[in-house]
Amino acid sequence: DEGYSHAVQRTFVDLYRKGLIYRGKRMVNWDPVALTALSDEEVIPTPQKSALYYVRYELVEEPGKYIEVATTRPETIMADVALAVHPNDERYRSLLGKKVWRPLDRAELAIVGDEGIDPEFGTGVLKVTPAHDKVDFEIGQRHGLPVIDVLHPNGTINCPNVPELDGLDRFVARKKAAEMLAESGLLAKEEPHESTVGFSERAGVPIEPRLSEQWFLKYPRVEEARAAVGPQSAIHFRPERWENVYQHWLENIQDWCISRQLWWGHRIPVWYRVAQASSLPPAESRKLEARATLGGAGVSEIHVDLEPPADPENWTQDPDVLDTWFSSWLWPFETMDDATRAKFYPTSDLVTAPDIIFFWVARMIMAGLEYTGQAPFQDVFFTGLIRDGQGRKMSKSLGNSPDPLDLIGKYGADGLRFGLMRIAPSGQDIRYDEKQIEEGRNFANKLWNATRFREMHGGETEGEINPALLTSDDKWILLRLDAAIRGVTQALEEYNFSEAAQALYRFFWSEYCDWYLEASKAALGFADAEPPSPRKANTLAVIDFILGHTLRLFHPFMPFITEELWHGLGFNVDLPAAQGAQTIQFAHWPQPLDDEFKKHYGLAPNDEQIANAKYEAVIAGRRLRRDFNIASNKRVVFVLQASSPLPAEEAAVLRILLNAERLDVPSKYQPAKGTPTALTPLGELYLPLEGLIDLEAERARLGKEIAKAEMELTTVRKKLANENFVANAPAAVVAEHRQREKDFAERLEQLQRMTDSLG
RNA sequence: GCGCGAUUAGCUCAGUGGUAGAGCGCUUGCUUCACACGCAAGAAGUCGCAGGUUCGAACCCUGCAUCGCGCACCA
Repeated sequence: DEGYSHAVQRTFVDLYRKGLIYRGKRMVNWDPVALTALSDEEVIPTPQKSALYYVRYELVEEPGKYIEVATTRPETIMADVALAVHPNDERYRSLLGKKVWRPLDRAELAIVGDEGIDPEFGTGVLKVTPAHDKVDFEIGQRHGLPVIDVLHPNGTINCPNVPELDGLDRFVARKKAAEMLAESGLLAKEEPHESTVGFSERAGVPIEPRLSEQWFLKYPRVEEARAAVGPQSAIHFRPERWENVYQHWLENIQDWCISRQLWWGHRIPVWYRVAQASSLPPAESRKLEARATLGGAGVSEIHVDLEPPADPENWTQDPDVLDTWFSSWLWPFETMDDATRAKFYPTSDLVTAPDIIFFWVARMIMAGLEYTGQAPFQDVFFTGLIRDGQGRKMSKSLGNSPDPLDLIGKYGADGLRFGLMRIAPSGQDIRYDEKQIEEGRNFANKLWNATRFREMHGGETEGEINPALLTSDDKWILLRLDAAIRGVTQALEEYNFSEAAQALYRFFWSEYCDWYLEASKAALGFADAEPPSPRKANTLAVIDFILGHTLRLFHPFMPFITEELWHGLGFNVDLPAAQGAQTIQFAHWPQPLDDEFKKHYGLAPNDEQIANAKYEAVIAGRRLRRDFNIASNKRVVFVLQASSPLPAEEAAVLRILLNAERLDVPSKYQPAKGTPTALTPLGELYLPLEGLIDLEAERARLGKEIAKAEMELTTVRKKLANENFVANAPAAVVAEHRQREKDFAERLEQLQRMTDSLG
């Protein structure tokens, strides 16, 4: 994008003029395969098994006497310019100021004392190779030592004085050098060694520390950037703990090597005047050649600007490009024109992964402060990384990331999206399993089918709900919807996306489909007759209300299917429940059902308990059925000895949910001996089986249950007997225990009765 | 070496002081007219180990172990 590219170059020129960008010959991380410099952040420290070679250096002053030096890199011996020991190391103090022979490319080397040497490591003697190690370079600087570079940029040996090694790859040369030393008796020993080697993120090979002419940036606004992130500051990290990582990096920040010897990227806006323009290689030739020319004595003048110099024939542009993050750090504001920026900058949320806190997040904050005077965003939400089944980070080079398009083909875009949302805990890495995407697909299917159920009962959407016709099930699901709206909204506000998805999943599948839709079949089934019953119409109106809200709640998680269903149900036309949005994208986020609504429709917490009591009775009945091995398709009759009168419509729902042929609710019932019973909140529920039960097995089953109930009762009573508990625990908790005690006691009593009734 | 995280059902993970949860997998029954990508009922966990605080700990504190991540060092 031309505008963005322009902004990147403008930033470079600006920072150069501020003195923050400079060119210099420094130790950089060199990638010998990609042939480019890298930033510190692009180097991955990786533990490697290697060998530690103990090499003998002969003393010049005392022929036949040797000093042993431990090194992992014998192939760079030709680049040694000194040996170093700790000045206080008694073993070597007498050697300070003396000289040794360099064993390859024989030459005299000084022995110097340097505080940086660890006497404990190896033999306590370090070979100083300033061209090929960062620490050695610094030691070389301290002692005014020369620099000898024996590596070509591509990692092969550059040392014509040692023809056996010259031109060999660095790792081949390592072995060869060790052999040569061994042959001449200068290799004392070789032992296994483990050390951490920096690998190039780009090419996956060990980087070479290399002295190279590059562009560097001294970061702007470091202190302000540190102050900008924190609980009391403009920017909040979620989870908060990543703030420490960010702070720690900024505390120890080093200048950023921003030039890259790559073909693709934003070109550095710098031109050099060259003494003989004709000597420059053609533009399409290798960058390294161009750089070699520029690095020579030919450069006499530098031009840093957005525009090339007025007389371009005597100038040539720097062939290098900028690190990709040098453009990315401008993202929050340079993607917008002035009008958009006035409206949307600073942005609210950045969603990213914690592995690019340094690369991107920190740098965006610094750029934002430098160029807009403001923090570029308010909240940074860190997702977890998705790892593969073996816990490895997904990466292109490993090839362990699934192709989203394949997954969409198999499970649908919404299935993929919802499956991922449901398992993404905030800030915790997640192990990927395709099963989880399958669950998303299954849920999409459930949503589709549940809506289809509604569509089968008439094409027209219904109007207002009539409060007078609401059943306990209707009221129950409306109250559950209210809880779902509140729960989902709060979870989203707290950035708990998986919790929001989970709450919705539970509401729709476990509450709406498993209970309400099943219960609604009673009312919908009543109405085969013409004209349609008012109760059926009202049930459909409740369903429309629920779906109108549910689809909107699901829309951020499953945009495609919810839009399709929105139109399928006719919500885009006009319906009070849906507020008549043409597309669900523009529909309002559902609001919790307020007090006025609840008053109008007569919803009270007590309504939930009525329905819950019924559902508990259903569960008890189903369990009876199961306990006595009655196949699901077997038609059975249940008898309810109701503790208080049960309205016919409640009984109808109960019958349907129990999947019973018939439900009798006699005013008085005398069960036959051995009739299975369950105590339910609605009264005693019987399953008359007429001699089908194995009495012995049933006695054993009941015996087990009695033992279990007794144990639970004992536990609760023990707790209630504890005076400290009763005195100190919150009243609600104590009351809960009292209730539990009552429940267990009742259950025990019931089980005893059942045992007795077996005869 | 310093720091951060994790350790809960066979698996992947929620849970944060008051009777252990979900999905998958497993067992059993079911083609019941929205859905077998489904319905129903189950089995399954000394919440890593050891101390401590508390009437009460998976949850708070201390130590340890194991795994993972980051930073520093690595001749």
